Amino acid sequence: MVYAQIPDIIVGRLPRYLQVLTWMLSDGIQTTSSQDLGERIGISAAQIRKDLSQFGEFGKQGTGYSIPFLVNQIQAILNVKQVWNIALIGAGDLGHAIARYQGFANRGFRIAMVFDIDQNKIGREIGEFIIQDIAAMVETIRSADIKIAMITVTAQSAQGVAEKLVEAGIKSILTYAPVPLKLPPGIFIQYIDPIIQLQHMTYYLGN
Amino acid sequence: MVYAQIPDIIVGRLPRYLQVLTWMLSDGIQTTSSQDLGERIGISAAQIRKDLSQFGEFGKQGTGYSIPFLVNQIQAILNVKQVWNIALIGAGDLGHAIARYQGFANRGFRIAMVFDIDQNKIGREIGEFIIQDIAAMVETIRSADIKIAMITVTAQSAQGVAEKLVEAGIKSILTYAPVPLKLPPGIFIQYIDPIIQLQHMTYYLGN
DNA sequence: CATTGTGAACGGGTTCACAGCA
DNA sequence: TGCTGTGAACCCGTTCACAATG
Repeated sequence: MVYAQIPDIIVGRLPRYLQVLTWMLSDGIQTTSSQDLGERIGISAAQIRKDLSQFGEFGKQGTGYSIPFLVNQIQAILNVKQVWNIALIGAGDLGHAIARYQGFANRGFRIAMVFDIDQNKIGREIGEFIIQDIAAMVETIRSADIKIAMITVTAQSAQGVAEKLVEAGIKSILTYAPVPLKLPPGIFIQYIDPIIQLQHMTYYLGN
Repeated sequence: MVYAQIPDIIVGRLPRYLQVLTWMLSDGIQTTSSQDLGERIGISAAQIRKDLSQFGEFGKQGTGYSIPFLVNQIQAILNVKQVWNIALIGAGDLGHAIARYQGFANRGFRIAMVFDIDQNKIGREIGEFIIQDIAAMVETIRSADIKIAMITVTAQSAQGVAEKLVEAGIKSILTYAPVPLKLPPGIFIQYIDPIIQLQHMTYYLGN
């Protein structure tokens, strides 16, 4: 099967599949069908079959998909059989919550270091980490060969921090700051802003 | 102009426009063009013009769009000229961070109450709130006539909590629990799971 | 017999290109 | 002249429908 060029929209659905499949597995379910999976996720059975068939023939006619097998395949496709180290920038309330979150481990990630600019925070502990001075960030991240960063600093600081991260060799950034980042091509950026999602819903709530 | 049926995909982009426009305004920028806005957000100028033209003629040929005017229009469309009260369920680390977050106010939202099931937390303060017993949640939310909830409980509890929220009259749910919620039609659900976005990016990071 | 994998048909979102206007 | 608003063209993602198969 030729690995062609997979549309990004399909890649974006794979983590969702993985999430649900893992959840099913923890419920003791070993097998599923495109129909069943589709209902759980809220998309059509045809779409699931088409998506998965981009990467190989993972199912069996008449019986469906083996969940452990499928989980394995998707983990491999998404490169999360390994554990990725993440640098977390910003040790405010949100940074604290992320640093202490226990859900990264079995999904392919690990917070490896935490930085902040506030002298009162530097040196303090947060979860199992010691907050490091952002002044040393570029060098520290580069020598640890970390490729992924999460940003929880203020909107004002985000762009500056992001530029330093690129300098440090970071390739993927997940930012919680509600501002668009302008970075060189080749850097992947994802945004999390709960208010954007709330406003999407209030449109339908009428007035 | 007929309000027809606006495609959901367009509605979903409006909050992003609003976010960026507000940011520009705070930078003192008063005017923009579809070109300029597009570059900042990372989508085409044509798309921005098409999107905005769904709701009226907001621009002026030759000069572009007035940002204060556009912000006003989009806020009205998204129903965020008013302030929506939100019930927050789950007073863990993430719940704390959200309860104390100062960024909701000027974007149309306000955390109004916080619930948890843990007897050790109930009665304690978190930001300006007192954590309430989840046992009283349905009645409290209903009598306060709250329509929006944010869930930061564990994956195991999320479905049960969500069902009680529906019972309480909640119409929109933003959940941080990494499990799909199965709820009656008419309830809007949005998911936030940073790991899904991280896994989307690791696909492109190769191995 | 249930369910996959997939070419073909479909539909809708995006881009194009340009008339219209400040 | 510069930039919007918009019909038409295009393209791409989704759905359909069915042959293939354990």
